[in-house]
Amino acid sequence: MRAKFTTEEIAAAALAIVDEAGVAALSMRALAAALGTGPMTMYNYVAGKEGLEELVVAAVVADVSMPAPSDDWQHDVHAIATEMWRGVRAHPAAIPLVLTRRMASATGFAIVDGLVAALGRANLADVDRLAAFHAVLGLVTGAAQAELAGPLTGSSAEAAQRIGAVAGAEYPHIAALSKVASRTSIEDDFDGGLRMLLDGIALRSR
Amino acid sequence: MRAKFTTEEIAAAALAIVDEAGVAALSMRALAAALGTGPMTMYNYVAGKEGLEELVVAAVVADVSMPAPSDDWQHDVHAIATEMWRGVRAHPAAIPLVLTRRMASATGFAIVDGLVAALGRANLADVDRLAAFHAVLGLVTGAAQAELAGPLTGSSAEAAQRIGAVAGAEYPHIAALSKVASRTSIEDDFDGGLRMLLDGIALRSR
DNA sequence: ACCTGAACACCGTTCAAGT
DNA sequence: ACCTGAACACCGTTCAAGT
Repeated sequence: MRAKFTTEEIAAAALAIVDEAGVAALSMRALAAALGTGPMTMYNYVAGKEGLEELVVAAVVADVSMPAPSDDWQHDVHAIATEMWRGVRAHPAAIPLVLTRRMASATGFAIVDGLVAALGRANLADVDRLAAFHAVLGLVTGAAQAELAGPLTGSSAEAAQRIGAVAGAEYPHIAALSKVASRTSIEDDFDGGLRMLLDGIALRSR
Repeated sequence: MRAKFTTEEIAAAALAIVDEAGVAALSMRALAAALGTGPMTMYNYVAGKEGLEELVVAAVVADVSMPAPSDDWQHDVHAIATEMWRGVRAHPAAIPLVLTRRMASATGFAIVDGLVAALGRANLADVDRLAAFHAVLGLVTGAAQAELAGPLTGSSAEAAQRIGAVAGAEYPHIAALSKVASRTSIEDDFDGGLRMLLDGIALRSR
């Protein structure tokens, strides 16, 4: 029998399940049913459940595109980090998968290589370049994680309620900050933190 | 019948399973077996699988202790972030749980409140204080995530092999940086990135 | 060679029966 | 009231049989 599906079709169907019904709904059997075949057929295209989840991560990373480089490394690092963050946020339900899986697809390496290249133009010592790279990547994934499960996430009412439920009066600093959260946007907040980090990196420039 | 277990016993047994056999091995049935009882008994102590995982996260967070404050906010933010990172790294197998679950236990709020308090002494505008808070938290969780699944993680030989397997010659900047990774420690790397961020935050001080 | 149904060894949870 | 076994509806994957 001829191959019935392409890897792209499988990946698209799997990502659609995650987007629509959450990561818990992604199963070999559900995917097979969505494609109109039996569960065992999937094993001809995908290396088990683990391989299927890698495919989903690759599909999410695939539409993170490399911004055009400029002559300003800070601008480029900012643009790349922001684009990575946008790409991950485009599929919120897939974030747990992206966060916990080592991304090894070629498409992901391209933008990571671009980030390292931009940081290279900052003229840092080797160890500083590595630390800066990890910090930028950490900030991006950390921001995605925080939006998913952070202490000050969600509507301010919801956050206030949650904090209140855990003895809000005992944690006055969190309570005060949660009020600020309702007056700013997630985007501006990410941008602000990223700019602080970029300023700190720039101080190491030689 | 009297209650057979305390919540602490359940949490300790669950964390032990995760530490020893990984997060995939944590099941209601395995936990019950470890405690010498039937699966259904667990439901008298824990709000289902989800509640069990929250219990594990709470147990990990529980031994993150608040460092003594000094008169230097940068020192204090550094100490708190480092202690959080240490606490998460103490249970590597539990990191996926900690990263993806909203932490709502009172014990976790205490140190987060301390972090916000230390940042408050930096004399920042409200939105900058919030951005700095999220950035520090993001850096900590991002560092934990990167160690688990980052592109330059693991032994240098392993990383080099992985990068080589994905056409290393095509990504020269990653390849060069991966050589630096073998000459520094994870600790120094985290420390370097954190200090850069702290410097950037300090620039916003009024 | 490639595909796939039956079967196995799990899983979380409902429900009702025990004490 | 609290505890818990049986049962149900899932799950990933092995294995062997189909074409």
